[in-house]
Amino acid sequence: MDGPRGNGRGVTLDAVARAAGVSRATVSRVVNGNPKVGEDARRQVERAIDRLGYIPNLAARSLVTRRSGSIAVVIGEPTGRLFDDPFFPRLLRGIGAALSAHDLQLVLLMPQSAAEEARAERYLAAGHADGVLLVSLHGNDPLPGSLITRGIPVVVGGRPPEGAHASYVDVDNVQGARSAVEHLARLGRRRIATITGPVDMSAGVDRLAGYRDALAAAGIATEPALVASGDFTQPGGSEAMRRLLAARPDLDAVFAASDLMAAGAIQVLRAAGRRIPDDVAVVGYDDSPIATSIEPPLTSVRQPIEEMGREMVRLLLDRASQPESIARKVILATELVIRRSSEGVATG
Amino acid sequence: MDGPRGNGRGVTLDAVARAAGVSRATVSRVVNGNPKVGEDARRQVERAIDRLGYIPNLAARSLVTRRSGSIAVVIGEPTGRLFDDPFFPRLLRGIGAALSAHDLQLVLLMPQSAAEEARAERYLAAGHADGVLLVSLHGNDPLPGSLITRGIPVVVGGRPPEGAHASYVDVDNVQGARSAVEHLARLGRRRIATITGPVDMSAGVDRLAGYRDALAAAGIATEPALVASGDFTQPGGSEAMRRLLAARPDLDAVFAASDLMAAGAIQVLRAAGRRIPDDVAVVGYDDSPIATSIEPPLTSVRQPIEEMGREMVRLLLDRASQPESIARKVILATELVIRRSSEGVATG
DNA sequence: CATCCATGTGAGAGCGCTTTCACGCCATCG
DNA sequence: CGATGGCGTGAAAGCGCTCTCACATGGATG
Repeated sequence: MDGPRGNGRGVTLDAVARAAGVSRATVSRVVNGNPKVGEDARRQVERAIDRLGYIPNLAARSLVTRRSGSIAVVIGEPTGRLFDDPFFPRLLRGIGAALSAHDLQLVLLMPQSAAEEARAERYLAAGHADGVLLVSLHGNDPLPGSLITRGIPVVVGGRPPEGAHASYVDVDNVQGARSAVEHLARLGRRRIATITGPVDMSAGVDRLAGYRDALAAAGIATEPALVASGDFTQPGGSEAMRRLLAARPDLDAVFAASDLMAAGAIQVLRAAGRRIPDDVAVVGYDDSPIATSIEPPLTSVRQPIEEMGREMVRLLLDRASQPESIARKVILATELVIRRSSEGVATG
Repeated sequence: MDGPRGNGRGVTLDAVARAAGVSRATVSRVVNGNPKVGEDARRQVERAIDRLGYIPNLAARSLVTRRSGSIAVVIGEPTGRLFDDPFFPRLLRGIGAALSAHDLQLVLLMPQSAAEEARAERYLAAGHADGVLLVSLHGNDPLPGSLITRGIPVVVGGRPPEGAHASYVDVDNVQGARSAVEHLARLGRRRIATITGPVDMSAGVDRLAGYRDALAAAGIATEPALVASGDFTQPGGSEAMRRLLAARPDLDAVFAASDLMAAGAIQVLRAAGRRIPDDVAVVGYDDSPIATSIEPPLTSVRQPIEEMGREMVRLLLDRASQPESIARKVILATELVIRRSSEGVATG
């Protein structure tokens, strides 16, 4: 019982063919699961493959099939957020799992300068990946458009720049924010403030829209003094909270567009002597590990990040069976996870 | 429908050669920076390349050079620590930057089952990557050994399993833990507990060793009741803290081998009515974003993660110029970041 | 003036694989 | 009994590139 030994180095299709007493063509058919191979031949070949420890040379295959067997994931300029919470690893895990199921490799590109971005584009333009997954684009990134023009399959994670006619997968930020604020309203809170994300990111804009929707639905007037903008970071959240408290000391709830900002807000609220949730209820966004690490544990909007990765892959691969000019989009729902920061204690 | 297959497609070395009025060999030399090309020819070729937008076909090149131009990063452990803090993105960023400087691609493998692991090993064994970076191995992972035996360059992040004669880059976990515990001892704490990581991971083992070193150096006897094992996760930290409190209600400090576990421990300490740092000082490890999000902000050991990634690449590529049988190691120093969870308030 | 070398260039042989295409075989049919 | 056609198989033509040779210069050397 040697088992499959050897490194595949030196063991070629030809060697297998000789060992099995058949032609290269037949071995190739067996390896690729072509059904038109006789019982006997197939068995012989399989045995030879096992014995020799044959592993196909992907470069050679790629050369003739014109497919690389790999999908590129491009992480645009790494904004703080992307590297400060587990969004990125989770997304990669979702993507990785889905690709793995299709026997595709994941090539990761993280261009961190204009030069590197140009290099990445050349790489992709050359067709070195069978498809591209784009994450975290900055506003007017030309990459998706340029790749699509070249006929390379592209799926964007998050809403793509205006005008880029690309398929994408996004989380329903409006609905997520709405559910958070509706929850606060249901608790009887009336002076509900929000700390928004950057207004040049779709996630920031959409979450603010959801906040407004929910207030409108609850018959509560929106009020500029209850809206402060942040930048998704913790210091930003603290800063915004200070402004809110100064403007409306009587606020009774805060919806922060990220957990980090919620954490910053809570520190400020505490320092100002507010009890949470008794005086002020707080809800965050992302359901990151921080949500359960802080005191009190934070109610937050959970996003199906891994599923987002999987959907991106599905969309990309489905393209094969779709008229390719049609851009498709998938919007994933969120889930509100209720914890102590907004529990019970109706104020009425 | 017609599928404009790829892009630089159709533009081959041969096309460039014809356009420039030279042979394929000359074009190849120009592309690869071979100095033995005349001024004229070089200029002609460069112009033709520009005009036609030629991009080399990597598969074809790979087929003959027997190098893939890519480095694989294998992330063993899919769960817990690695995906719950930004360790992983930061490491990837360091690795990515270093590879990019060498014109190498990053192929990411995240096997999440035995089957996927086998697939990954086959992939690597087939020589589809020019080198392998292994991260987050568990104690008895056979992968490094198996790859080394096959002659594939390997560098491990973190200490490799015993017996695996592999080069590696590690953060000085012993020193990091020691500095944390020395700090606690200097505060006058005497009943210093620790919550360890998994004992089958070198980071877990080494941090425990550092804890013991520091106690010994401070002339404090170690005590089994003050050691509880965790799994790097927050619930694990809470659980361990409960056991510690049950065994030694009078402990006055805790060193947790991860920030997440420290966060879990703090919740339990609080629930048990302990003030931090007055009654119990707490120190974590990783200096993750959580450290500044929790109350009180957590003293923690900061690791140079991106540098670790860069060093791993350097070691891997250096191998070319080194006798390959010599395994090398690089140990990076840590830094203790002191925050309120262990400040002032000397007790002893 | 023959000989040498250095230097730039081209012809051509593959790298390992997939994929026509043609062929031989046998069962089936007119 | 020859024609028909399905089926498994092999021969061979590349995919685009690198790299070893051999060759053609033209100056320097004996």
